[in-house]
Amino acid sequence: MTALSMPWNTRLRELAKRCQFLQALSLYAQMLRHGDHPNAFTFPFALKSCAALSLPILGGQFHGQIIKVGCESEPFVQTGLLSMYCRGSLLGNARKVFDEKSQSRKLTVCYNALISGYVSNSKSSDAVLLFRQMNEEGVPVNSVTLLSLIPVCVSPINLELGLSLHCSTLKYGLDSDVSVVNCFITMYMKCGSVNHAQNLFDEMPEKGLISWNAMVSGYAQNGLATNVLELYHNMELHGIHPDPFTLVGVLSSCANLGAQSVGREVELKIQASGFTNNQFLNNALINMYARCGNLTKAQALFDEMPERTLVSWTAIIGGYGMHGHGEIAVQLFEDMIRSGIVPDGTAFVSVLSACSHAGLTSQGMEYFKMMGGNYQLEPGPEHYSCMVDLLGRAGRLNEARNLIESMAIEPDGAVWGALLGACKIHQNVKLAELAFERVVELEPANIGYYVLLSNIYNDTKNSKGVLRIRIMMKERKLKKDPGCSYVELKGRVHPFVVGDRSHPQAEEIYSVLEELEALVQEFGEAKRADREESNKDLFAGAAGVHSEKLAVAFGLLNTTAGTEVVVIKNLRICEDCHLFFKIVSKIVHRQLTVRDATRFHHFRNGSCSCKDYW
DNA sequence: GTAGGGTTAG
Repeated sequence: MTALSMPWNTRLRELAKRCQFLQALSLYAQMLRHGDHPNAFTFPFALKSCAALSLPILGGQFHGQIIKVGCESEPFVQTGLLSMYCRGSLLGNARKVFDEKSQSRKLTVCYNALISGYVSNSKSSDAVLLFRQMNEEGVPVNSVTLLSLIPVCVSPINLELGLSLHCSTLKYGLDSDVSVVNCFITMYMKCGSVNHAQNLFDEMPEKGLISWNAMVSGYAQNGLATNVLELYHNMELHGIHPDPFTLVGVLSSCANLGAQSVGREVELKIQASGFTNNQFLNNALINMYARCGNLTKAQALFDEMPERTLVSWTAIIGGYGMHGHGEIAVQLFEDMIRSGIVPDGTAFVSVLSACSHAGLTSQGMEYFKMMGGNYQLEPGPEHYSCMVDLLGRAGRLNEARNLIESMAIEPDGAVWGALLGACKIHQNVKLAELAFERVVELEPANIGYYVLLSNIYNDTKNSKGVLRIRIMMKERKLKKDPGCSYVELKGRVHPFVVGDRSHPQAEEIYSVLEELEALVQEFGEAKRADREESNKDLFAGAAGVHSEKLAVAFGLLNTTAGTEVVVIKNLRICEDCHLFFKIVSKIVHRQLTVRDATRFHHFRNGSCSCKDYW
């Protein structure tokens, strides 16, 4: 209040504005030592610093001083207290501050502070209740209210509320607020309503960078990688400069598409824009190179990083695991722990799957025990499916089954699917039938499992079984999944689906494929002899034309001798294609690499790098 | 002179 305290407040405000919260707090202490008194203009900044540094205990002491000074009913002080308690997860204290406030003086900002506090502490139902109360009391709703509340609606369960919020924007006059629209775009994307999001975006008269980013990330999260690249290209045409948020989404899509040369362009862009120290971008780059099969580059980037986070380690460990370098993945996991980084559930998924791919059974079992034993991590279905895979591949089928039956949580389709896959390797029909029964309950439309069991029947010369599955599929009207394969060539991604003739080179591609098929047939006669006709006509699809075969034919057609052809497939490659690639790699003397849902298969001179399943 | 909010990687 005194003239003397003025400069303190000004300096405090400046520090808080620059996010130098520690310095702000020490200035506050300095002020007290100096004998000057804080006032209603001091506390908001002191409280904000406590909130930012998560120091609710210190904030509570400030609360005491606020009462002593007698400015607890100042709106700015009150909202400061609310947000400080919310940030420190002391929601009870926040509610007390809120309820003590006289009805007449409750402002929109107070509601907003508490609503956002509830949301960020995962108390969404309390947030919704408070929002209802706000409406009943006639307190004006503004854009910040919506921005806090919309993220509650990101799960399809709350989409109803999201839709009603969206409808009410017109009433509040907030339908043209760019931030609000951005938030709705994100909401629709997270609910999987890509079309809704797209319409909103298209109709925006003024799009901000965040609007573009919301679309890029949304497409990426929904697996629409080609849309991401298209949008990124569009941004360039519109003269919009991407920021790290944009580039992370683009890199993640490059990783999914195996579009290494587009990813390389993004890397150059990162360097040109001065984003090289961005942790998110560096992790996304490592992930992209690792998933595109360039482990050398991924490792080099990892080594150069000034600071490696858990995400960086997980990306590189997963990269080695995918390629079957289990020993390196395990070594890296050990290095990570030694460097003091505490693994989370995702890190365990990457090391467990690396172990299962490389046949490191006992090592994987030890890691699984470590989760609960050393890190208090509850294994999820994704960890169990790794373990079932691990035990199953090692032929320990009964242990795998017992593990599933001991699960405290409900097993999902992937868990039973892993058991079914293991039964295929070890030809255990009885257990396969059990696993199949469970898995089709959980994922009745996933055709892969029907194919797997039918192949088991076929391997064991059980033509009745094959017929039974065929009838079952017909009854359920299941068609062969149109799996998509991609080949990246000269910075462009070329997608192929079964029976697709839309590619400009379609005629040439099909004639190359025909030649290859004829050669393969000649070469593989002996190997094919034991496959029964009944199975052939069921799964051969459009005369054996699978998307990955089209992609390989395209790749061979457009590259020169000596170049490796890399195909990305979004599902597991089928047995037929596996055999096809083996033989083609021998006939044309080229290395073919196919990445399917979980791993890389390197085909060279008639053999494949992976030793299981086929 | 002051407060409340949205988009990101494994």
